[in-house]
Amino acid sequence: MSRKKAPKSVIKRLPVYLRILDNLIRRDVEVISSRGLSDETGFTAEQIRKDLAYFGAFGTRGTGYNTSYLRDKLMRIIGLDKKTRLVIVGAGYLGKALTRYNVLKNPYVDIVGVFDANPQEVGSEIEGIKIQSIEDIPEVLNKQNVKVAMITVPAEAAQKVVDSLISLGITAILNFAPTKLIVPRKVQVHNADLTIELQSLIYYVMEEEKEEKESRIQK
Amino acid sequence: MSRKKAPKSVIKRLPVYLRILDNLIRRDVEVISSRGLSDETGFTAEQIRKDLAYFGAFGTRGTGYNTSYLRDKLMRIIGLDKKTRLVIVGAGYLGKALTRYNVLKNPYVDIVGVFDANPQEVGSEIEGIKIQSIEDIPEVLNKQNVKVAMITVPAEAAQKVVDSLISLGITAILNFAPTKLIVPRKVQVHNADLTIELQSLIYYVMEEEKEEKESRIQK
DNA sequence: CATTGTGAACGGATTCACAGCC
DNA sequence: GGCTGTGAATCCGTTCACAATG
Repeated sequence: MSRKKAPKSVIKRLPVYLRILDNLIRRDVEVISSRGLSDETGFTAEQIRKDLAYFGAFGTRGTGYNTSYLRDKLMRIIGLDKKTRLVIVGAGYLGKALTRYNVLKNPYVDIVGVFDANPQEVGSEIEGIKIQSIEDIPEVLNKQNVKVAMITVPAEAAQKVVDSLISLGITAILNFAPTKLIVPRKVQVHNADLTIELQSLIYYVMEEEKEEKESRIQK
Repeated sequence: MSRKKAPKSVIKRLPVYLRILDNLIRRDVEVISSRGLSDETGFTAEQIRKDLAYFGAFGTRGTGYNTSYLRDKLMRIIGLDKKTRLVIVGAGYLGKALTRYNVLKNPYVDIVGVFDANPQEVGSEIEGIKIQSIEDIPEVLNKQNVKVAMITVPAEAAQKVVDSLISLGITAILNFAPTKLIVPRKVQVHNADLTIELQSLIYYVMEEEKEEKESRIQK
């Protein structure tokens, strides 16, 4: 029963399964096969079965997976059965977008603070949450046990902000600043670098155009 | 000389190299070794050499890589030597963040339109670009050849928007809506799903806490 | 002689194929 | 009979180790 630790690639797919299950449950679908999940996600059915098998045997042979049951299991596995407290540092458009999205659509997180260095922003509200000064971070983090932070400050400011957050007990960072953060081993950093996504997309567009041009020459 | 097609993982690293090179050039560093790039990026030196080798031999043995030369090569490889025209559909906070960032920091793209369905947003300006109605998309795309779109509309609206964009000639999509898009084979979709990033980060936080708890029990 | 470029070895993730079970 | 769960085979990307070279 005790299984090998699931690789990163598997963990990245779990939230996808969860979202599909949410949709299915909303549409009153009670059972789904791995093939059905394959159609919805684009991953192969075998892969889906393997992924789930890292954590247990959740299906019924001959039938498939009970959507509510599997959703419940996945919530526990990912750690969404309890609310995660987090702070957002940087209240530009991106910080505001993340605040708004999570308040409205993501009941599994609890935003305990949104911070910005710009005094003009401080005091204004976003979805009922007051933007506070960066200088107030220590006070807020000392009062509450918070492990997770989202960083949406400019690249130049990111490292300094992160050093301070880590000294205040943050151990997991979702970094939107386009820079490499230097952190102690025990701190998790996930980079969500939108420039990289865009540039790699552009690569494939250019490649396609090149191929088209070549095939035109051949004719 | 004709090499194997570079895998996706390699393409995702190219923009990282590019950013490091930009920084080095700004600091007047003229030569960097694969080891040096390794320190800056966190990837291994061998991997960096292998990655670059997919596209040619850009270094000098015994010395390293000339930063300007390599930057130039990478720009060409990724396709950033010409400006890429793109549209942004959805002018919520996220759409505005992307517009702003790309206008100010990304000289390789040319935003030819920002669109929103909300009449209250239409007409307002963001970094000098006027937000237009979604209904004006066909007119804009018929006038200019645009291949790339960023989608920052709500999940429910995304598929409809994308169908329309594809019929107007869009072939590459950076999708921020948390939903799977169904598109013809030839259309590239890159998903930049921020919920997935956050949830997989939460997984690792929970796992760490579990481990901590277990080790405490052992004592 | 430091550093690149690359074939060979390795390891991790995906796919295959089928046994196990409802 | 249909679908899950999983060992075995395969594929693909990373690391190793070293020959090539400025």
